[in-house]
Amino acid sequence: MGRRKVEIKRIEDKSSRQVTFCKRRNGLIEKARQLSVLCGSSVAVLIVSSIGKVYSSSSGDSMAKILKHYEVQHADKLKTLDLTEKTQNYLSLNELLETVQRKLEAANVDNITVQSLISLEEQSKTALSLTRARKTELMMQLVKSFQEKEKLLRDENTVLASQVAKMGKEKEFLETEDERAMLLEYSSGSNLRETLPLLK
Amino acid sequence: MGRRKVEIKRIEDKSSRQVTFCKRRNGLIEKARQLSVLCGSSVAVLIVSSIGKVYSSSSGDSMAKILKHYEVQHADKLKTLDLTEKTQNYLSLNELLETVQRKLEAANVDNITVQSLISLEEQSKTALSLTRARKTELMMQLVKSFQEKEKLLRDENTVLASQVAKMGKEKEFLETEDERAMLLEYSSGSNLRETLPLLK
DNA sequence: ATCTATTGATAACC
DNA sequence: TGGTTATCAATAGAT
Repeated sequence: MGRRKVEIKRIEDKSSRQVTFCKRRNGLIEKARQLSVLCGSSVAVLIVSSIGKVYSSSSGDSMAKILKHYEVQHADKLKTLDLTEKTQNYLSLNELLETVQRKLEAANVDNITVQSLISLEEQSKTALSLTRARKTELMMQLVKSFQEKEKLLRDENTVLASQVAKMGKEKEFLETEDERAMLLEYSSGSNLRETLPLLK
Repeated sequence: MGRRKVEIKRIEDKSSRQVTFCKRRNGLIEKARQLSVLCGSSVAVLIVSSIGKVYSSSSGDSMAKILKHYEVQHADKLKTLDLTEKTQNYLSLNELLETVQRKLEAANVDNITVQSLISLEEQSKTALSLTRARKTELMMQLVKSFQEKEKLLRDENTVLASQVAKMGKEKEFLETEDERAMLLEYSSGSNLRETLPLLK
């Protein structure tokens, strides 16, 4: 539906890909809005551009509500994943318990006295408690370090994004200047620069 | 784009609304696919029909990844929620423990028998074990989500950094061109052609 | 951004 | 539902 038919495959020319992205993105969001209005439904569209920028739209209902609907409907699939995860967690817990058990078995069980068993029980309780505390501590540290890492990455990201935006504007300005220079030369009759555009 | 123009407002006739919903839903998903392929982007579409049925499609990347992207981009707003969620998890742990405690207290401790104490011990051991497993599970999930977030942010960062590098080079090139253009302007006149070879 | 020739989506009909 | 066709809408290419 344009001057000519286009194959649905990645557009190689960067500039026309960008133009098409912008046009079709708007078109898609408008179509989503229309579907929502015409049929009384809710539609969410999430688009991640090739450089990672996210565009989203929601019509008929808030994005949060639509996402919730989706999550509820797909809870079944997520349950399976949860189970895998759970099993893994239980395994590591079991490993911990087995270690304690091995220590208990190492104790000579031939000379049993109630008193010595009480002592053993206390020892392993302490060991288990320490292990658990250490585990929790390590996990909390991990979470904390992740939070810090996330903040750093986010800051870096913001800086880079503003860099890209700024340089984009500068580039546009310089290109305009460049075109003026070319016009100048063409009008002077020289064809020296004719090959230069190919370098772009 | 049919036998006649239609206003974009709710279709009152139920049957034709259903037909339109089906056709336009498919159309929207196809458009999303095309955008994804043509422009190398990822697109997710979530549709909730008026009766609550959820239709979804994802192209270019998995639904989970696209949703994650969306969440990451909106994380600033959600950070407060994250904390709330965390607090809620801890609260529910406390609630669990309190429940166990209440059950223990509820047992009449005036008529104590060894058998009943053993039973109580088993019950609380089970509850404790479940609580611990749940705690570990939640922390592992937290860590996992952080790892995913980190990866996404890192990827985005890499793309942005390469963008900056590339644009830097382009800018350099264009600036050089610009300087040349200036030289040209200064020397414009009868000796224009003579100076051109020097610029090569 | 804006303009059109053209293709593509779809409303009505079956 | 699923297919056909006349018509309108989206958009590719150009400016």
